[in-house]
This record gives sequence, structure tokens and C-alpha cells, in this order.
Amino acid sequence: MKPYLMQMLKELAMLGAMNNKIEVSSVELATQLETSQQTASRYLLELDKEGFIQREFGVKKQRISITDQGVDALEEEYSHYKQIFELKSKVRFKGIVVSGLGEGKYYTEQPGYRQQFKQLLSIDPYPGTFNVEIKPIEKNKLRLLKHYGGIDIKEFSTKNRSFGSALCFNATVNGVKGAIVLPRRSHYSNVIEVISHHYLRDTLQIKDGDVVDVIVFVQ
Amino acid sequence: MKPYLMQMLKELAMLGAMNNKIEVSSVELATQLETSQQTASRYLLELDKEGFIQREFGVKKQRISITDQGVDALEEEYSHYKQIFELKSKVRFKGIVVSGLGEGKYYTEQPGYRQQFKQLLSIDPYPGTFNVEIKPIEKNKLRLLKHYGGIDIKEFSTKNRSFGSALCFNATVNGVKGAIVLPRRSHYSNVIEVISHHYLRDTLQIKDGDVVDVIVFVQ
DNA sequence: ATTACTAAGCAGCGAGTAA
DNA sequence: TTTACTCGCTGCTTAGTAA
Repeated sequence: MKPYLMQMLKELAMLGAMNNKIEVSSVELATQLETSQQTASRYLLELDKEGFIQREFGVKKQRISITDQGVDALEEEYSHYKQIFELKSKVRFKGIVVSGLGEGKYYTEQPGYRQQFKQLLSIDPYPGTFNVEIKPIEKNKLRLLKHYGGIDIKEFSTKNRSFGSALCFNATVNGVKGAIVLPRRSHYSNVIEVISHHYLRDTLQIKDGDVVDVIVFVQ
Repeated sequence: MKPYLMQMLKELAMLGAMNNKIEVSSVELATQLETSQQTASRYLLELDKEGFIQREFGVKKQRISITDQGVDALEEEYSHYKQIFELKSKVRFKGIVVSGLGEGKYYTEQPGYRQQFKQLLSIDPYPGTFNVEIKPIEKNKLRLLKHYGGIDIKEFSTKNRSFGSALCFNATVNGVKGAIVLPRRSHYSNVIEVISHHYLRDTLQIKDGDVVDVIVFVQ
């Protein structure tokens, strides 16, 4: 939706058009938005055509109410601002499911990690990680997480090799509980590794390429 | 602020630029906003010039953070959505102070009204009403109030004449407590009459033509 | 790889006006 | 009064490209 239409829809909502039919003329709306009557009229036509508002005409003025679709649009916009100002304890990622190289299984099965996952995250991980690829731009959010702190998984060694430390956060994938694991000794990649008690591909009925919502909880 | 710049500022905020310097390229932002690299670049130049963001350049990408002024702009936008979705128990009016015809004094001094104001609103009104002229478009909000209910002031008669009923709401003018009085037998005018224990013109140090904020409380 | 300039094209704006 | 059309013009957008 074009930002200038959103602005007008917001204005209508502030005048009460979400609960009522409001009586307004295009001139009044134009004044409010500091634009011309013609532009206000055109905006209304567009909003109507796209199904965001409903209009009725009288002899004077018109009666406008916001449709369910319009309310949805407003709610989405509102949710963005809530993310910015309120839900600082949650960070959302949208990404697509990808296959790893199978190393996830190797790592999650190491008793040295598994023990800590159980103890610190209360997760007995299903063997293997669930990998979500995010857009490069969202790596900024990943970087943010480090500042917020998280749950520390300590490094350890077996007689064969050593395993590095990792930073973990409780998280959900499409609502299903799990945790994300960020290896400390590696640059941020654009893949988030998720562990969960469940085999997420089955639980969520999801395959490679599907879009998922990952919500990370910051304490 | 132009709506399309607001959209970009919001996008930056969602990526964490309010607390951090985020690393983004104009191409990434363009993808996010579904526009061209050139447009994203231009938006950033504008936001910078207007003082909403700060930029640093590296060899690759740029580091962007939102300034206090940018945060202010986002907060204002957020407050609009809060008004729409949350503060349904408050209705705000912005208007200018005007003089009445002096009838306010006549009415507020009628014992039949004064008694009810004291009892139902706990206000012993200063003689005279404080009149606030609102924009015609805001009459819609006034109409909304009727649906929400309010405090009913009953009609009464003296031996000389009869006085009509009115609908009242607790309210504040620039933060000072009072109530608004909407006569039932009259169409909505674009003037809100406010009663208060205080002589508002003095208390608020306000004169005709000044802009005031009226917040009406709906129970 | 970046950012951002120039130039051309086109979308949005608003004056004028009809209905 | 209204709303909304046409149309000329402005200003936003983007391809091309420099740095």
C-alpha cells in the first residue's frame, strides 16, 4: 500500500471512521492533510477501489467508514511501531527454510553440547538443526542480539577435538518452542540455526524454501 | 514530514537503527521498500539533510543511526496509532479559544444546573464557560461521544423559563480538570463549552485565538 | 563492490470546470 | 454546495553511469 494512502487511512481512523460512518468532505480532508481538494478526492477514490474504505453519498458531504481490510492494514502498520517501541524483548525474523550440510546432527549429538542445552535451555534437542536463511539486511538484528546478552553455552573438548562456545536465545519457529544457537567463533552468517525438542520439519509440516517466522526472546 | 520518508525511517527503526548503528547498503534498503537503489539513496540523503538520521561511510555499505529528532518523529506517528487502537477511553480535540456571547455565565449560574454540576461532576463551576472552537471535521469525534454515553444533566424549569438537558464528560484543557457540556437540544456546533472550577483563561494564561488541547474522558 | 549524479520519463498534483 | 473529470506542469523515479 502506498504510504500516502496509508496516511489518509490513518487520518480517517483518527476521526473515528473505524467504528462509525463519519461525515467529511474532500475539502475538510484536504485541509487536514495539507493538500488540495482534488488530491483528497483522488485518495478516497483509490482507497475505495482498493477496498480499504466504504463510501455513501448524501446531498452534502459523504459518509465514510473503514472496511475490515482497511482495519487490517492499520493494524499491520501499528504492529510495526509496537515492534519498534514495545516489543524490545522480542526480535522477529522472517526467513526461508534451507538444508544444512548435516553438521547440525553431529554437533547436537555431542554430549558436551547436549548436556548444556538440557540444563540451560531445557531442550533435549532433536538431532540436527533447523536452518533458516534470512536476508542480509536482517543480519543487523542478529548483531543487536549480542548486545542484549543471552544464554552462554561453554566450549569444551573431547579427546579428538575442541568445540567452540555459542550464544543461545529462547525462540519460537511459527509458534513452536526452541532456541537459536549463534556460534561465537564465526562471523554472522545469513543462516540462523534453530534447535528444538521437536523435528520441526514434521511438526510444522514445512520443507525447504518455505517461509517461517522466527521470534527470538531476549531476557 | 513526507510519508515516504517516514516509511523509510520506520524501516530503519525496525532494523534496530534506534539503538545501534546498522550496516546497510542502499540496494538492501531498496529491496526492502520495493523501490530502486537510486530512490533509496535519495531518501537517505533527504533524511540526513533533515536531521533524522546520521550516516558514516566505510569501504562497503554505510552505518546508519537514527537521531533524537528521528526518534521524535517515530514516536509521534506511534502515538497516532495508539490513539486509534488503545486510547479509546480518551478523545482529543485541538482547538482555538474563542469568546462566547456571555450566555455561559447566565447558564452556569442557574442553581438548577449548578447543583447538578456539583453533584454529578464534582465541579462548582466558575461563572461562564470556556469556549473552544474546533475544525468542522472534528465534529465527527463529537458525534462519536454520544454513542459512548456520558453524564446526564437533567432539564428543569424556573418560573420564568425552562432549561434543556445536556450531556457532559469529564475533560481536561491543557491538563487542567474540567468538563465539557453538550446541550442536547442543539445540533453539534463547532464550539465546545468547557466548565471548570477554575477561571481557565487565568489558570492557563490563555487568550482568544490561542490553541488548546482538550482531552475528553469516556468512562 | 559501494554512493549518488545527470537526464529523461512518467506518476502525481492541482487549476479549471462540469455535473 | 458537493465530487471528480481533464490536462498541463511539477517533481519524483529510475536508467545510465561516474567516482
